[in-house]
Amino acid sequence: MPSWQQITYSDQINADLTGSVVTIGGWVQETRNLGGISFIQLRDRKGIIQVTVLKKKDPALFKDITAIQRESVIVVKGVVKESKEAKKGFEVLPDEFEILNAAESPLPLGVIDKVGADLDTRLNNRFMDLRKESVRAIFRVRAVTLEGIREYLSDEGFLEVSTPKIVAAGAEGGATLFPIKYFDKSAYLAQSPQLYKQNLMASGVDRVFEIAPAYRAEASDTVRHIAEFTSLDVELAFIESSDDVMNVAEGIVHASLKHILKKAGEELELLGVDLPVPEPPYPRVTYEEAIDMLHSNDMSIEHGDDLGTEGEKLLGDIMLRERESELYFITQFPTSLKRGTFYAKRDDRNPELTGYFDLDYRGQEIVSGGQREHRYDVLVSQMRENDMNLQSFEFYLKAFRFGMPPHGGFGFGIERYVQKMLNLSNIREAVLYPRDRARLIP
RNA sequence: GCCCCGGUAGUGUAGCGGCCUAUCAUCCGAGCCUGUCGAGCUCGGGACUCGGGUCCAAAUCCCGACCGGGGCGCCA
Repeated sequence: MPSWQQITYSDQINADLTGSVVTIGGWVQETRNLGGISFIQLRDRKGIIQVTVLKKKDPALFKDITAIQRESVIVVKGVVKESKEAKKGFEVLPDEFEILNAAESPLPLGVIDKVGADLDTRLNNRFMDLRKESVRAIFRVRAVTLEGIREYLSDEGFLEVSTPKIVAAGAEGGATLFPIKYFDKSAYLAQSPQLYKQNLMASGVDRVFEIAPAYRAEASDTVRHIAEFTSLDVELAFIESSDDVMNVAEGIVHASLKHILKKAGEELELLGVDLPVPEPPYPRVTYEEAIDMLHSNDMSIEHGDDLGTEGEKLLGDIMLRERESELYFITQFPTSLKRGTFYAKRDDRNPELTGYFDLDYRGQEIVSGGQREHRYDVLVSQMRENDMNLQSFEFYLKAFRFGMPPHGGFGFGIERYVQKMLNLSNIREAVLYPRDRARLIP
């Protein structure tokens, strides 16, 4: 058998290769044995190529090759032949083949079976699930999304950084932390790079972003929560208001959607997704306006209430119907709802309001952020409001005493973004190996 | 953390006190078939999550455990 370098991908087989000998390799997706002739659909990374075997040509080879269990990995050496019956227009007539790794039977999950499989079954057998083109397409879209985001932020002068995922203290109240043993100390998995990216604002690197896992030990068992997710965190300094922060969030979404359309058109088609790319600026409704809109749509909600999941979803419907927008900001969240977010800057003229915003995509929050409080004294007093132990945040606070510019930023949930973009019913579809309250394997 | 719902062949399901020796599809095996591509035809194979209980009788009702699904709260 030839070396791997000589293996031809299914999509490289064309008229130029007609009559020549090629070696193809992949997974036996299906064998159709008609008695005297048999068709094997061999799947590789690029697609399917048909291997056609004639019994009378080589009875022994016919017997052996048609007996291969589906999903086994084989290499086949044979002659390319044009064929109007084959789907690709070409097929390979084998001279020899080798089973590199036979698949057991039954399969834990059918790759092309005409019956569905529960997400749980699929995730338990993710490697097999990923043999489906449509499942792999999700992760290609995800990769292209990140590529678009990196390209945009890099062009905008943001430096990609990495901050520790093993930390001594948590950033945000509310979200729970995973405790871990760290040599002879106790530590946590980082729920957010918040404190570090703010710290970096005092470093002279005034625009940073990070794409990294974030860990939340929330007992949230929903289709949009996982314990380990990919967070895009952005922070920028010398801003005048939260508007400057929103502009970046908006720019990321717009640029990445355009990038996906350009680079992942086939994947979108395969997934049956028609992806609109709304032009900025995206509508910005204040929290107060949002409450009024919900109120006039017969939802019982009062000013000061959290929008809640119901309110978020309903607002998504309203925004689509009335403003034809699936992406929109909810701005100026009241301080009462952001009190735990001790680092949020409040309006100096009206301390009951913050500049904090959410960016919602089809009724779901995917981004949350705003301008931070950069004045040491104010920050300390807001931390005291939250009964925080200032000593344990000294590394964070210190930076605010030695030249901290005004700044702001946000956290952007990558999987939620991909989920909404592709209309995936569960966020776990957008994670190769999801971690949630119950799932630790695989 | 709270509230609902569910666990039947490898996979996905029907059945929800006796007609169950459990349905259908897919899948697997044997056979026929030289152009299949949701191949077709014949024959065969394979399952009631576990532990208690109720009852003459339990896949079916009750309790518990384990596993899963959905929603809320919270959040990205």
